[in-house]
Amino acid sequence: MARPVNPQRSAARREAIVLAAAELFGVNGFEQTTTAQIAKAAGISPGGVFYYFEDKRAVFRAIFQRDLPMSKALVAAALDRDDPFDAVLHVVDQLAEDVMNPLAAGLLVELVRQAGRDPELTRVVHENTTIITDGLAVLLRRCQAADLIDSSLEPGEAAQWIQSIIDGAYLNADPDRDPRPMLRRIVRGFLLSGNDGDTHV
Amino acid sequence: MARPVNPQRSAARREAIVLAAAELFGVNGFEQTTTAQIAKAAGISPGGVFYYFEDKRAVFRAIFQRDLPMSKALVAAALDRDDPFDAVLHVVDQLAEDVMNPLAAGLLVELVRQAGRDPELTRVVHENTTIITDGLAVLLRRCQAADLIDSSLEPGEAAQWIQSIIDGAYLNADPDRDPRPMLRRIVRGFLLSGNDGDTHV
DNA sequence: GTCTATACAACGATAGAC
DNA sequence: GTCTATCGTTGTATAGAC
Repeated sequence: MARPVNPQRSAARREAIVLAAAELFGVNGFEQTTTAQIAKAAGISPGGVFYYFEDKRAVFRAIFQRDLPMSKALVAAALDRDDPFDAVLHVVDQLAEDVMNPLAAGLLVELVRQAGRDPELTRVVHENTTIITDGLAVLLRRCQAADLIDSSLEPGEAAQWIQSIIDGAYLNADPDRDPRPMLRRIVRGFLLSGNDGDTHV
Repeated sequence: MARPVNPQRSAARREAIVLAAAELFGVNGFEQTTTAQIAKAAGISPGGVFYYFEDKRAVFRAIFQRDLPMSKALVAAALDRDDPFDAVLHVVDQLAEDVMNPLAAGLLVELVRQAGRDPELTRVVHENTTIITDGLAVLLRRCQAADLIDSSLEPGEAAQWIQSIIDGAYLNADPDRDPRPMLRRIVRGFLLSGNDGDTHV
């Protein structure tokens, strides 16, 4: 990639494109969003997107590359907490933070769809998921060591399921209802309940 | 709609189109699938789809209209069971039956995406969801009456969350791993765990 | 009634202007 | 280095053939 003469302005334009694209992709979907729409929303001319990005899919990927640092910070902060069980629920809360934002829900669906098709994107998604899964798994192991949750759960697997539960919440999002209390409850029930079932009430 | 001269053949063709389309939509997505591809897979000529369906979206809707009777049967059978708690877990099992089928997972994602865009389709989805939700809610009320699950759960809401959890499983499907044992476990934990202990943040 | 050849529109991407 | 006018391709849907 050749370095632009005016890096600041260039970076700002890129950012504008990514933000405009995120909104359009989230609302209308990837295929239904045209590069011309993105360009217009970003205040540049129809073909201008292709100066800043290799192609349309690269714009889409850029959206999700943006929140990779956020995932890392989220996990790092959680690992610093004293109570690992609290930390897990805190991560759940944070991951579900955007459920009520319809844009985020739309983007998640779009992400799942496109991830199966674009290997580059798959890599980005996988990296992000791994950060969260690994972080959660560490926390779950700590919980088990402190005898706070069911010891028969395989931490890595349980971590994936927690993410899966949150994904479900994104899919069935209702903008008017905060899903986090119920999500905490479900995750708590999941982690506490033994595998044999009816011991807990 | 004019009735075809040869209803049987006509119905068979329609069915062939729907089946071919389901596969293509599930694998490649709605927009990435062309009507020509569908026609070819169904063994008719490029424009032929439009004789049997009003437009491309009508083909997509037809896929999901097909399994409306199945939902009804599923719920009816569950309501006939003696133990309502077993019945709930049985419904969960049935709903998750296709998680390991990649086609079904692809179609679910596609469905969520398109449902927000096509009002007709929204209606179909809503009808299907309502059947399940209402059925589950009845079962949950029975469970509460028999003191089998936490009485503080609002049945309708809990039913929606159960479906949400299953949707999450579809999203994160792994073709090599049967998700049902873990799903049962999560749902059981959810229904049994009390609402207290919510002191966590 | 059934199906096909084709019109028309729209999109992503580029060649080259500034 | 930055951006715009434009092109080739492709896809839906239809007008009309059989």
